Amino acid sequence: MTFDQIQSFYMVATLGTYRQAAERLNATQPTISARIVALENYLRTSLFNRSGHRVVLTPQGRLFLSYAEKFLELQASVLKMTRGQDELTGIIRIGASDTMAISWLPGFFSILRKRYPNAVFELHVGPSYRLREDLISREIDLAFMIGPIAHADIASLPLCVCPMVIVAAPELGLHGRLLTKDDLGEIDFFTFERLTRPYQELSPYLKVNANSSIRLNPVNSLQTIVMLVEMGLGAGAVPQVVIEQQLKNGSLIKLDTGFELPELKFSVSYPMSPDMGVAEMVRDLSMSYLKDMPKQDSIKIIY
Amino acid sequence: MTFDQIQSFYMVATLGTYRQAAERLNATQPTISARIVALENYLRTSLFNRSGHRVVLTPQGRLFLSYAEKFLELQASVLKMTRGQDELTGIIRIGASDTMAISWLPGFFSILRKRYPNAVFELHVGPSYRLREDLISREIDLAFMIGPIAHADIASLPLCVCPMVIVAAPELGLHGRLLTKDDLGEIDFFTFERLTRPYQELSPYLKVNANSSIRLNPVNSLQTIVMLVEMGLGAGAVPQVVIEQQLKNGSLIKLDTGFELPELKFSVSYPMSPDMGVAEMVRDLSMSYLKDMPKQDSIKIIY
DNA sequence: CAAGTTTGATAAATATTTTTTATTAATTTA
DNA sequence: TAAATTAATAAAAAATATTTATCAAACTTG
Repeated sequence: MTFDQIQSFYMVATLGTYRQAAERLNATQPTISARIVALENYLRTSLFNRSGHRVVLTPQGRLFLSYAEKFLELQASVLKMTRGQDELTGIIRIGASDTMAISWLPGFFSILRKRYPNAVFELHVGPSYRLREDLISREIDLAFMIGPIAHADIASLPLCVCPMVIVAAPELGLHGRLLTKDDLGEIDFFTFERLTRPYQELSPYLKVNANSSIRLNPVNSLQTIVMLVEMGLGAGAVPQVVIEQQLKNGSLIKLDTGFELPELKFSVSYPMSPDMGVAEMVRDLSMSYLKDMPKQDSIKIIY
Repeated sequence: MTFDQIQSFYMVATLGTYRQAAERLNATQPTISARIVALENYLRTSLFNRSGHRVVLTPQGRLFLSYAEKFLELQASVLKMTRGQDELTGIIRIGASDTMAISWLPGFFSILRKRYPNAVFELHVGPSYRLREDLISREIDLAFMIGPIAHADIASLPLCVCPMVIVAAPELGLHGRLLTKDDLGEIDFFTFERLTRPYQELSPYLKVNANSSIRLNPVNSLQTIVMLVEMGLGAGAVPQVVIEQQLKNGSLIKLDTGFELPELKFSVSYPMSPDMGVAEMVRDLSMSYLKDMPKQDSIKIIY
């Protein structure tokens, strides 16, 4: 079975004669004839009744016509997708850390889709150490993650810096005063999972600046951390940008611990490969998107 | 664009190399190479990144893969519709674990041959970990094995559960009483080979529940295990279903160890491919065969 | 109703394309 | 660094498709 055969069959079925179909397809009548015969042999069934002066579809022919239409539609849409003049086509797999995914990524995503309507964007959310592996093994094309990362053929560009804050539900009554080391020892802390850079930076930091008996509970979902803290189960060390809403409506309040947590530095990273600069195109759009965002404390853009 | 090209692309994308795809499609490597080039020219985009030693899909390639699957599915369903309704022809390669091969498979096999007289069925018996590899490399079409297995394009459906028993020849005089830990330490045990799931599940289980000095001898043939145990060389930990006969005629007797071994869970697994549903046809017949079997303790059917 | 017209089928020659064989270059593995 | 494995390539061979020329059958029409 070939697409020529399917197309010829379709034309004969719609135009009614072999000759017309031949003309339409820039072929001769015997060519069409041969194609239909070949198709019938392949399907082991006859598609037209040629006993009369003009061709009439058989029941099997009518059934196959619906398939033929599907084949040709599929073929047309393949061409549209892959040959589309637009610069970016195909499936682009974008990785993002939790923080990025929760904060500015949704807005960027809609811009991205508008800008490159012929591409499909697949989102991979995960911790930065996993995104790094996925970049190296080429399982994603680009990642917005904590960085920059050092690797032979991974390019990294700094994007933005997000300050961390320590927050709690107002019910706990921990706000409005400078917390003592003993205060801190009483509280449960929730933050990123153990393998992540925030955990590894924060853990010694908290232990130095607070009581040594501090309880730091790693949770591998930022969404979950925010929920746990909102429910009053303890304090959370999270990037301010993901809890702007909660700070505004008062369901979470910043605590004054007397020290500052190190900021999270985000980058856009991608494998350096000689393909058409897919990653570069997404990167550039993300950088201009970030630049155009209203200035705010919780995300500082790096130029 | 031709169906040969689409199929070749699909095979390269799933198998990972041109050579393997060529083998699978009974063609030479340059043929596959030419087809892919032709397809890329037609689509005006590159589908694979061949800069390295192995081929990797480009974003466009990933997108086209989803179209290729649709094309092949459509083609398969056209053939199903116009050609023989549910006929199975050619050589179908069926994998089976030892336990399956010894117990219900022979009965099923005769049903299968009667139902599809125009097909040839090739039986591949082996441990489940090897069947898994063979499914992934498409060296078998379907397997009855311990599972379900987790893999991107392998489908797994639970089939049945088989309890394990510990048996010995009556001559050893170990039956009819609760064995002590010291008793168990005296006995040689025979069971599946080291790499298999039964061995890995059983080994710590026996060590916990019995004397730590237990001697567990792995043998890679279930048939052989049964023979060794029948000859009185030790006890065997085997699925009950394979020794029903021996239990009935008294050549083997269950031992009372005071604990139960974990059951073996069997599945039917097959590569999800857009072909004519060969695997699905065999799967469905096997499931209905198992359902119609007389109820027994040694095989519990999962619906 | 017979002549003219149109239809699709067929055979042989021709043109095109696909596949194979043999070889190469590049990359990975031991 | 040697051996093995990968895909690309060129030229020859094989297979396939198309055209030209012709035919028989079936409609049209005067």
